[in-house]
Amino acid sequence: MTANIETSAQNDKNLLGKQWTELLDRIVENSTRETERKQDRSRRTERQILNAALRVFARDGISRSRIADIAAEAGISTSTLYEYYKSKEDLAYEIPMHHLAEFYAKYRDAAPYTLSARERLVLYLTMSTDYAREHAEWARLLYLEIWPSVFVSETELRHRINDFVRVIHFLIDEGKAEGWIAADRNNYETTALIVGGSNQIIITWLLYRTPKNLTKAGAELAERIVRLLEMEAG
Amino acid sequence: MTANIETSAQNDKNLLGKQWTELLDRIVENSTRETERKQDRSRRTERQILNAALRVFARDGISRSRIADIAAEAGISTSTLYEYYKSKEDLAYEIPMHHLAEFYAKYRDAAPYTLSARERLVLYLTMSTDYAREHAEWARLLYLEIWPSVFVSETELRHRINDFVRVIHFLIDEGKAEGWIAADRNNYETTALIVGGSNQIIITWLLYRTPKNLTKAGAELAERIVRLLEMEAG
DNA sequence: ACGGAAAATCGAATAATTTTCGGAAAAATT
DNA sequence: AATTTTTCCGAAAATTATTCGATTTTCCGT
Repeated sequence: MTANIETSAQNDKNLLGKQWTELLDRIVENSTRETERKQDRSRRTERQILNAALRVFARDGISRSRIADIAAEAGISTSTLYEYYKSKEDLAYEIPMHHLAEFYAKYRDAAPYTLSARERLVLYLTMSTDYAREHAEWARLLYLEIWPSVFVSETELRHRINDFVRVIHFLIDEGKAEGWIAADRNNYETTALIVGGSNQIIITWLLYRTPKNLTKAGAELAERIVRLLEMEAG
Repeated sequence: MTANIETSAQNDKNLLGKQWTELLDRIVENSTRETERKQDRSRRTERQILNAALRVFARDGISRSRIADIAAEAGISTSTLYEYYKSKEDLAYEIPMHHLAEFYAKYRDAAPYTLSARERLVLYLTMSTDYAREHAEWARLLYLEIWPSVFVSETELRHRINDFVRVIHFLIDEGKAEGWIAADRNNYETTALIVGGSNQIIITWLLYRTPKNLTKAGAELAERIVRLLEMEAG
C-alpha cells in the first residue's frame, strides 16, 4: 500500500513532466507554419515579402505603411503581394509568427522538465526579453503595434500569444505545488505581475533604449519577481 | 543649530509636498483642453464627434473604422468632421484626452499630500483600474489600441501617458525616502512591475471580463504590489 | 529535350476610403 | 439690416487597397 502511495506521487510528477513536454510541443507545432507553396521561387518571394513588411511596418507603423511600398521593397508588383496575403491586415498578423515560433522552439529546447519550475520561469522571462533585444524590429512590431490589439480580432496570432501566457499559468501551478508560490494567491493576479512587468520592461526599452542592457535587465527582473513571490510564500 | 536641522527636515517635507501638488496641477492642466470654438452649436458638434468616434472606434477598432461612419453616427457630414480634426489619426489620439483629464483631476482631489506615499500609490492604482471599469469603451480604446502604440508618433497624448508613469516615479522616490521601498532597487524595474502589472489586469478584464470584479481585483493587486515591495525592503 | 498543365507574376482597371475645396447657411457683430 | 465670422455640406480630387485578365515562368510526365 505504501508502495502504492509512493509510486502515485512519482506518477504525478511524471504526469506533470509529460504535460509540460506536450504543452511545449503543441505550442511549437501550432506556431510553426510550413508554406504550401509549390515552387522555390515562390517560397523566396514569400520570405521577401515578410522581410520587407517587417522593415516597412517597423519603420512607418502599420497604419501608415502602404502595401505598394512593401511590394516595392520586396521587389515584386503590388498585385503579386495579394497572391500571398489577402489583405494588409492579414499580412500584419502573419509577420510575427515566424519569430514567435523560433522563440518557442528555442525555449522548448532550453527548458526540459528536469529543471525546476522556478528555473524554467526565470529562463522563460530571460529568454523572451533577450529575444526581443535580438530582434528589435520584430519586437517593435509585436509589442508596440500588435500585442494587445491583435485580440480585437480573431486571428491565428491571437492564439499564439495566448500560448505565451499559458506557459506562465502552467509554471505558476507548478510553483504552487513546489511551494514557492503562495497557494492562496490568485493566479490571474500573479500572471498579470509576471507578464505585465516583463512586457513593460521590453516596451520601455523599445521606446527609449532604457535600460541600456536589456538582457541584463530582463534577467534581473525575472530573478526579482521570483524572489518576491518566494518571500510572499514565506 | 539643532533647530536649524529640524526645520531643514521639515522644509524637505514641505518642499516635497509642494512638488507633489505642482506635479498634479501641471498634469491636470496640461491634459485639460478647452475648446477654442466660438459657438455653442460648434461645441455640441465637437462633443458629438468625440462620442461617436469613441463608440465606433471601440466597436470596430481604429483601423477598420471609417470616417464616414463616425460622421454619420455624429449626425454631420464627412467634410464637417474635417473642420474639427485634420485626420483620422488625429481624431483617434484626441479621444482619450477628455477622460484622461477627468481621471487626473479626480485623483488629484482624492490624493492630497497629507496621505502617505504608500496610500497615494495604492489609491492611484485602485482608481485607475476602477476608472477603466467605469469607462470600458474608453479603456478598450486606450489600453488595447492606443497605448503603447501612441508612442510610435509624436502626439500630445503621448505626453499625457508619460505623465501617468511620472506620478509613479515620484511615488517610488518618496517610498524610498519613507523606507518601504528598497533603496538599492532600480526605479525602472519597480515602475515596470507596477505599471505593467496594473495595466495587464485591466487588459485581461477588457478582453475576457476576467476577473469578474475589476474594482476589487485592482485594489487587491495594488495592495499586493505594495506589500511585496515592503517585504523586499525588509 | 518537348509540350501542356499548373503556378506565379504583372499592368491596368476598379473599389474603397480619405481628404480638399468652394460656396451656402447660420450665427454673431456692427 | 448689413456685414463679418463661423459652421456646415455636396461634389470633386487624391490616395490607397484590392481585383482581374492576360502573360510569363516553372514543373512534370513523356
